[in-house]
Amino acid sequence: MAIEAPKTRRGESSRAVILQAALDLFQERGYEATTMRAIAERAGVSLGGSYHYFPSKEHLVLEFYRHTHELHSAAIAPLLLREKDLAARLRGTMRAVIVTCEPFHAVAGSIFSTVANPSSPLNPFGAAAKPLRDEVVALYADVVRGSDARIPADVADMLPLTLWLYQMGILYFWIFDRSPGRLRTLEVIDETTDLIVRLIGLANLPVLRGSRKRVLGLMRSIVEGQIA
Amino acid sequence: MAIEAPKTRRGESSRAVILQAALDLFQERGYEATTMRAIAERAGVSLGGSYHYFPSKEHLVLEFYRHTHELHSAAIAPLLLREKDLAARLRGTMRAVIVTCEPFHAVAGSIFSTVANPSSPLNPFGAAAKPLRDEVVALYADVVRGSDARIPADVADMLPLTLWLYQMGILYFWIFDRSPGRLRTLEVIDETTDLIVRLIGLANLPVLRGSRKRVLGLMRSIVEGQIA
DNA sequence: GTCTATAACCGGATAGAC
DNA sequence: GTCTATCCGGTTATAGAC
Repeated sequence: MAIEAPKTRRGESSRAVILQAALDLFQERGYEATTMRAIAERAGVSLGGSYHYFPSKEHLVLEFYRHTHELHSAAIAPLLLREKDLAARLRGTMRAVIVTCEPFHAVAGSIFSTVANPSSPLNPFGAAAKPLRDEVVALYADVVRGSDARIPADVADMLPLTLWLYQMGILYFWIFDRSPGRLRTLEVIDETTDLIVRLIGLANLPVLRGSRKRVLGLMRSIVEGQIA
Repeated sequence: MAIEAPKTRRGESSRAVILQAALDLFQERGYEATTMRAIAERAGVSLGGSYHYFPSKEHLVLEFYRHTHELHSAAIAPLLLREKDLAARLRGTMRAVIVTCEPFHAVAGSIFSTVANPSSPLNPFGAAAKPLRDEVVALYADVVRGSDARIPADVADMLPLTLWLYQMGILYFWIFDRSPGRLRTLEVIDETTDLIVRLIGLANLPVLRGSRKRVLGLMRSIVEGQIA
């Protein structure tokens, strides 16, 4: 079920070689067009051999995810140190997501659908994905915390998880985006990040107080029931 | 690519028999556990024979969708004639979605993920799904139009499509719902439908006017670019 | 020209020997 | 930890039947 950590020196290297071959081939040909046989061949192991390290083709995708998350995280570190404006932090973070994922655009569709399956071990809402999910949510907590925006405590509580969800929405949009340079997605990011910050500001209005409490209460109850 | 309409009496009946066998087996065993060989066997045709009518296993799912849509549509007809309150219309419509889909709860996960794939012909945002999508959006237009709620024209324009999207969100939540009688989903429906109607009411507030225009403008531009 | 069957192909996954 | 041999199921090619 879980991905086995190799026990020996030789195992470690085989595992790394297989993973690298898979990542390369996914980029070259896409997820579905990459066969396990091709991965094994390029890695110089037998077909059955790869299954010793990765219980399924899907499990190779999880590593792929972690890989891009780490690239993304590194890419935005300077911005998060420098910039204090929330809209700018959020915009920069989202742009970096798109830039980081760009090499995998062709693959992203089939990966997304694989991962959307609730019974897949890779489902972002499931238990197996929790470590990585927590890391990404923590990244968005950092985006919020390091800003000079004044955010009501109840909103700030739910915001990181909401932004993680928002990121998935943007990625799904980006998957469909055929515009040159993915400019459409960048425009949507600019507009939505700005809107999000504006709406957070409006959340303090007395007329909105009631609905805001209800929305947040609903989100909390959903999180407790499903994500935990 | 498209599903061929049978030309003869015999062809029609074969097609219907295959479809019925598939629907039954999906319910009995789930989507993935149902093999094309099993469908063919139960339908009394050869394996290759089924491919004459349905170009792929996925295409059987599209019929499955249409089937549930028709059940749903019929189920809410009396409500839509009788009830004028928007919240009640929406709540009833969403509850009926859940009730209609309940027999397929176990199958829904794998179907959802199949369909989420942007390169799948069944993707709800894609061209092949347009006829059915239009029907569902029209249903929500009816939910809105038949109510006595006073809704700004620009909001009313985008509302049906937004509700169609909202329905997909509820269905995804429902797929994860393990509570007895799917009570959690029903609670979430009650709360969210009420919130939606409330927020529509708030959309007329002068402070929100600017953001509302922007949100709607963004949605329009997305629809024009992607859904058309 | 419309349907149906048989026999294969291909790729993900597994069993079990070494 | 690695291999070979095999299974299983979606899909396709193609020959023939109505």
